[in-house]
Amino acid sequence: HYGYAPSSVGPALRLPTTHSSLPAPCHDLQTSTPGLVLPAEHPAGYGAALDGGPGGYFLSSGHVRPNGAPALESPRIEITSYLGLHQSNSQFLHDAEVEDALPGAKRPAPTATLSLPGLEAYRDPSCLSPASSLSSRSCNSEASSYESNYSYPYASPQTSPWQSPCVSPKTTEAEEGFPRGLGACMLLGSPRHSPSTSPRASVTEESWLGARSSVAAINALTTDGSLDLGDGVPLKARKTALEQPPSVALKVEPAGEELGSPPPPTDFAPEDFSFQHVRKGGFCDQYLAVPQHPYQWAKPRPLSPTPYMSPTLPALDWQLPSHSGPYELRIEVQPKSHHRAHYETEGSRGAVKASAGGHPVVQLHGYLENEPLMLQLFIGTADDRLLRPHAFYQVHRITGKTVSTTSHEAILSNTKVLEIPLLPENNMRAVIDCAGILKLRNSDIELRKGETDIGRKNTRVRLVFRVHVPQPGGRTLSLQVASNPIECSQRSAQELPLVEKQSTDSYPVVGGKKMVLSGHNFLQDSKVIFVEKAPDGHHVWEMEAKTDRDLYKPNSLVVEIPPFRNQRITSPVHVSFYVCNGKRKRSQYQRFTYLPANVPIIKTEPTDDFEPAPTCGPVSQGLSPLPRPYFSQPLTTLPDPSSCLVAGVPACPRRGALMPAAPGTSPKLQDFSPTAYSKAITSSGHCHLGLPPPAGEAPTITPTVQDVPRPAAAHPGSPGQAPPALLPQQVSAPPSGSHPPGLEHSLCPSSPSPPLPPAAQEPTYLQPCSPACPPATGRLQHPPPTVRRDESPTARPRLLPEAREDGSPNLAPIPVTVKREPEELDQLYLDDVNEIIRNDLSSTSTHS
DNA sequence: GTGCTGGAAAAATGT
DNA sequence: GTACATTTTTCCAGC
Repeated sequence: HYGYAPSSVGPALRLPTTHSSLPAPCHDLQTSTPGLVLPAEHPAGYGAALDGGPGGYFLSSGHVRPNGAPALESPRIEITSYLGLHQSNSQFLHDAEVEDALPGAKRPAPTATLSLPGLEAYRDPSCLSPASSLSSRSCNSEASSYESNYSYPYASPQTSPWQSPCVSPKTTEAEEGFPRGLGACMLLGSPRHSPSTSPRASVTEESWLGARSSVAAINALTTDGSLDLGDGVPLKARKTALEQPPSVALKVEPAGEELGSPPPPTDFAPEDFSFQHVRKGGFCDQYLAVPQHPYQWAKPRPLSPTPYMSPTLPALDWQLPSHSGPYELRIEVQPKSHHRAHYETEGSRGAVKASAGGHPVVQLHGYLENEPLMLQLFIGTADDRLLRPHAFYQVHRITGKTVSTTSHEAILSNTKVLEIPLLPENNMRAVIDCAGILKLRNSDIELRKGETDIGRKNTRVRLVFRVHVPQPGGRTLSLQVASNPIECSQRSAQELPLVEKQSTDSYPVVGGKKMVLSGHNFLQDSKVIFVEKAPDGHHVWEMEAKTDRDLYKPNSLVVEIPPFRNQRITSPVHVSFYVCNGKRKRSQYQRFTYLPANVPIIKTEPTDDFEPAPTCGPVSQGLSPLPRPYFSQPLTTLPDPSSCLVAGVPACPRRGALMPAAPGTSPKLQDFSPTAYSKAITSSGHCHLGLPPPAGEAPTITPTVQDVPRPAAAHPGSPGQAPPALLPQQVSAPPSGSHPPGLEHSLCPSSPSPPLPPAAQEPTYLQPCSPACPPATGRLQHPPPTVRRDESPTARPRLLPEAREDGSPNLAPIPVTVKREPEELDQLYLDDVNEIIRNDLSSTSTHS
């Protein structure tokens, strides 16, 4: 149930009946849709005119729907100008066109606003915790966080990214009176808003709330029909029920947003409307079980990721390469490793900065055209799984005199995306001084339907940048690069040790060499623990390294590389180490490689694909965020794009079906390290990976190339097909995946390690293959170090009796102690994954 | 007056 | 079930 309301925009919002640039289908929306409440019909504003008829949908409490169903207060959809321009690489051109078509248009405040439950996307308003303070519930407060989104729903960067007269949040009347209030209260507002925070408190709000007039109505609008329906229902249950589908896009394709008043053409492909998604697979239907609308809208495309984004563009959780051919998207200046994110209840904590002062800088190399492009930025995860939008953090647009880079906010699925223009005149380089980080309450997100991640201690993120480069033939090349990890909590940033650099990353097993660690929060009594982990994450060996306390400094630590437990390894062994400042105060795992003593790395059993490649990065399941590029090596090229295309690759084989063709076969011997992964991929019949490029060279992967002109193209990983949480990685897995969501998760995340240096976005390019060459990594990898609880100071060194890749388990001179990690959850995943691996290996052996 | 910060109290959770 | 330790959120105050 949703209604369309004109809002205070008035006539200006009326949808024109025609527009040269828009497709006819749009007309249906307004003229053929019985249930639609058009602006023109309700110039007065919300609810005001909603009596009976179509307005019923829009309801004010007490209304009855046409079908007799009780009218529920529902989310509103405000329709104003919409040019129907899709996001495309020529967005700017579109803008220009629009401008021409609408001379004099002054970028009036965005009149078109889509207030959908989908806004909840990244925050379920209904989930405000009881403890939330008034401020946290206040519309303004919430608005402050989302203002941009809602205020400029139509402001599409695509049309005119660099300027932003109307981009400034909170300053325009339009925003004041309408979008903000609406966005904040209607969409984000929690049903729990207390009367004291009633929207009516503000004239502005009142203006558009008008008819709905009651707090109840507002609550209902939050989508939450649960307000009424759910009273008495446990909060958690209700929240879950309220969860919305991922595909709900909050923003309508802005093609003409900045245009301003002239009512935008109504012609637009219905499919492009985000609210269509909302309407159907969306929030409302899902949670409120609202009867079908009497009128016929264009069928929502199940897969379209977002209205504003071309359906063919890769979903945000798709892994993309950072470079392809002549193009390379690179982070020239990395962000600081710490940035305290702000809550909605707080004011902004500013833009993410660079460690050396200033701000992060991103540049697209190899692009020689004169057309500006749009750089997208969103907050991604930094754990050991595949890079994907972070559920607990959102990028926050920063504006003000200190910000030189214009930007625009959009929401794709449940992720807020900042769009920043990349201009040829600036060498396609952008200073990211407009991006802050917003922290969403764990309780709000965890209860979201399909959300499997937990927020506690999940405080590391990465800035993820994407750019879509138009290619001849209407195709688009999508590149992506992620920053180093950024710790976003207050406490952690101040107390947890952080290793940013290490002077050595490999050394012979004899050890003894001094290694200098650079970072933060080191203490004189900080300990450095070397750890070798089995593929399943269990610690096979632990050894505390000696530290030189005399040379101690808060930002540097000198340690002596301990001898490896097995002095007879024949090939490099990857281990990890971390700095420990005390119980629960550990740095992320850092990678280190032990080399055979006096023995050149020579042999590798042909069948031992699990053996890590010699120079390859670290091992330990990609646990850590090594500041340096783990994979500076090789990631192979994918000769056959068709099998590894990231986007629009329906043909990609299922991840599950493509488990690494591990020759070795014994699941327990599998090395899930990134290196192993890549090797496995290489051997996979599905993906042919070439030899790794020379060290230092960026990995080459088949970029994502998609046919822009295929609106109907289904996106395998499109949110529209399943809840994000369910298929975060679905990029590579078919919607019909036979694996349970959780498993899916575990299978997909092939990302070796979270924090990847900008230079080596391995995970990124590995990803393209993931669909075809799924590694059994993911959950197999260890949880963040901070999670470990069974730390035992007495057990080191420890050895795992089981054979290791070095093939000389029995040679280990030290007694073995098997250490078990307590993560039952991971074990669950492991069990599932192992089973799959076994099955897979069976088929693989046959194949080989 | 608005942001941006650094601190820290209050709450929520976990051990 | 309680006490204590950690983390997360919310508030404050200063610049």
